[in-house]
This record gives sequence, structure tokens and C-alpha cells, in this order.
Amino acid sequence: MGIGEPTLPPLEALDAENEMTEYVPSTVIISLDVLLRELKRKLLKDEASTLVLTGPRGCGKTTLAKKICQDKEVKDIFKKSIFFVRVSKRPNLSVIVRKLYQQIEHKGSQILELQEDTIALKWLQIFLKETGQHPSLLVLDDVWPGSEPILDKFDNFKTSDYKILVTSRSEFPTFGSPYYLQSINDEGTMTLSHHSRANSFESLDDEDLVRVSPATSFRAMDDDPTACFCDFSTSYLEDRISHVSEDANLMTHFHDSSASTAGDTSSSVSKDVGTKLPLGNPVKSTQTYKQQKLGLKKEVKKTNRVDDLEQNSLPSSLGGAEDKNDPEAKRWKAENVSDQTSSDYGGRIVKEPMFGMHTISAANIMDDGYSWRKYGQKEQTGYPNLRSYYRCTFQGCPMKKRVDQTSHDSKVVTTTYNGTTHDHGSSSNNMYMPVLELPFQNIEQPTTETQSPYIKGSERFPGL
DNA sequence: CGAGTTTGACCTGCGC
DNA sequence: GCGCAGGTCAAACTCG
Ligand SMILES: [Zn+2]
Repeated sequence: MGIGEPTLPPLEALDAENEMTEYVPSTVIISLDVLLRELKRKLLKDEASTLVLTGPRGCGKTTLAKKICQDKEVKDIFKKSIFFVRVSKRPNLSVIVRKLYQQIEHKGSQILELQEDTIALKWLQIFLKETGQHPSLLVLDDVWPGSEPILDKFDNFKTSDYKILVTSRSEFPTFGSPYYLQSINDEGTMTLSHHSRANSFESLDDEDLVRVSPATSFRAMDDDPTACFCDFSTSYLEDRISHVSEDANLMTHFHDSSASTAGDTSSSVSKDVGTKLPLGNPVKSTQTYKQQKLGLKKEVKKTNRVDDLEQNSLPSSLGGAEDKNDPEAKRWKAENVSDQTSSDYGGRIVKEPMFGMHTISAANIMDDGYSWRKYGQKEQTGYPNLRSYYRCTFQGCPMKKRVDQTSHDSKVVTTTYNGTTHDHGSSSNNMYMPVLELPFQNIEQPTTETQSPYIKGSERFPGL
């Protein structure tokens, strides 16, 4: 799949000096470029997808990393999919993710508030997945000891096309190959040595000194003057981010296997009980009485995916043929279900992790690869919105979503997913994707703002 | 005929 | 306790 998918050029091409001559002529010839070239070589050629650029304060780690981002060869390979984010001493995952998204965002667009790490994690995964469909470079600048969990998240979520360059005063041996950068010397040059491999600097002679443009194009992040990112055009990313992954697991693996907060997002957790259940129990979560009943009804026809829960949770007296007019039957529905679900019958307790996205599509309801059944619709009092309720049609799947459609623009809908997991694959091969998504979280009211700056165009992408 | 949608009734939590 | 609002149910209906 892929739209204008860039492909990595042959590695040999990276050595082609004639490519380097395309730089804007400059009188600045510094041995920094030797380091740049070496680091680039390692970054682009080596199998390792992660590099840790280590050195003392002021040695130019960040400068070098930025130059990497600006390097023409690098840009040719990674196109616009180059990201730079400062992690800092006390990293906040939400802030980091927000900064990443800002780099694909139009100027002046809203700043995403991803207050919960769990939500941020989801969007980080989306970000890495979407941007990582093509060769991508991410610089994690100024990483401090103790940030290993964050590095691990990047490491876990990144695609094989991702290269991650970490700059830090410390080593992260479990994360990537360390490269040591030493202090600036009198000539304003630095030396780079790498730790674990044979040093190839010896092979570099004066001919390896390359011309670089002295012009830099970094700009400060709005909220963090110390954090910069490459000032590249964002069109590519906007295109790439514009359709959601086809990977059915996109919804499935949003949780961080090691994050303690993941358990809190389990859809099966009662707010009052607070017991953590592994995310691997999705069937129990929003299993409504209806679903249970359907489960009993349909399992003879469909693949028997319904597990013991269905039978075990239904009182044998009902025998799967409960009297729907019996108030007691309904009461049982509510009570029984409320013990283990996030959504009491008719109630509005929503304990599911929820995350929403603005989408724009030619059809009101986007096909996200799953099959949904509408089970309700409400007009929103006080809002011109029409809200529709859907649940995944896959037997026992706990996922639900609600779709708020603004009356003034039927093409802009807010989809809020309720639940964390589809514990099954995508059901659709002919998948149409939302043109664009904008993450936000815990939507309690319909989001009434007009199109996000993220949203562009209304074309849809056929499944490729 | 099965799958999905529509739609009014219903349930529940919450605020007053 | 009452009413409102969010969410769900389920019979009737539509569609392929
Ligand atoms: Zn599902």
C-alpha cells in the first residue's frame, strides 16, 4: 500500500559525493561535517534502528542531531517524515506526543491536550505507525536517565522503517548503539567515536569534509523555547496521517504492556471496585445482556468465539429464552451486567477508556475496517448534533463507538471509541478510511468546533 | 431471509 | 423525590 511511497535508495547512493555537491555553496567547512557524515552513515546504513548519541553537556549533540535533520541526504530519504522532539529531564509523554503532532500540524491549530498517558500512548502509537509506513527519522533530544520507559515505548511502537536518534549525556545500552561525542575543541570541531564497532573515522580523509549550508531552519516550539524542530513542510505527513492504519491491531494494542495505567483503562473495570484486569479480557467488558443473548442465539451459526462467559454468566433458569416482558428479567440484565460491565443497562456510566477523533468523510460513517451495528440514536439536547451509537458486530467484541454528526456539516463527524480492544481482526478488506483524525480525549460533550486544521479535503482513500 | 437501521420506550445516574 | 439526559433495548422496518 502506499501513496507515493518513497523507497529507500540503494545504500550505495548514500556515498555518492555528487549528491553532496547539491548543497548551497558555503564557505563553512568544518569537521563537524565529518561527524555528521559518520553519524549519518551509521544511521542510514547500519541495521540498528536506534542510535544513542552520547556526550557531555555542550559537546554539540543536539546541534549534530539537528544537522542530521537538515541534511539533504537524510531529507531525501526520510522526506518530510523527520521529527525532532526534546524529551528533557522530566519527560511528559503527553507533551512529547503533542509536540510530535504539532510537527504535522498547521500553524495556529489547536494544541492537543492529551492529559492522560494512556491516551497519549495511543496517539503515539498511531503517530509512529502512520508516519512509520515510510522511512522516518525521529530525534529524541536531551534524554535523561530514568526515561527508559519512554524510550521503550518508542522502541516498541516504531515500525521497521523508523530510525530513532537519541541524544543524551547518558548511555542507554538497552536502547541503541552508543556513540560518544566529545567536547568541542579549540577549532570548534568535535570528535565522534563509537563504542562498539570498529571506528571508521580512520578512513575519512579531507575529502570527506563536505560543504554544508550554514543556514539552519529550526524554530522554537511555542510552549518550549528550548525545543525546536525542523522547519520542514508538513504536507507529506498530513497526507500520511490522513488515513488510519489498516492494521486491525491498531485498536488492539494501544495499551502499553508494561504500563501500570493500562489496567486502569480496562474496559471491564468497575469504577468503584477499581480492580485491575488485564486488557486481555475484553469479552467481559461491555458484554451487554443483548450481546450475551445474541451470543447464545448465534453461536450455532457462527464461529464459536463466545467463550465460557456467555454460558456462565447467564442463569441457567433463563435458558437463553428469557421473557423480554418480564421486568425481573430486565432487572437481572441490569444487575448482572453491572457487575462486570462498564455500561449499565440504560445507564451512563462510562468507564471505558474513550478516545475520539474528528473525521471527515464523504459518508457519514467511516469504515474503519470493522463492522458496526447501530443500536441507538439520539439528538443532542443543546447541540445541533445527532449522535449515533454503534457496537462492533463481532461476536463478543466489547468495542463501541458513538458518532456525533454536526448538523451544519454532515461530513464532519466526531467518532468516540469506547473500549480498548477489538480482540479480533479487521473484518473488512475493502476498507475506506477517514481522511483525517484528530486526537482528543474524554469527550464528554460533542465537540462543536469546526474543522480541525488537521482536516483537509474530503477525498477518501480506498483500501490499498 | 439475514443483517443492519430506525425509533420510541425504557433504565439508570446525577443534579437540583 | 423528581426530572433530565445519556445510553440501551428491542420490535418493526428496510435493504440486498
Ligand atoms: Zn470488534
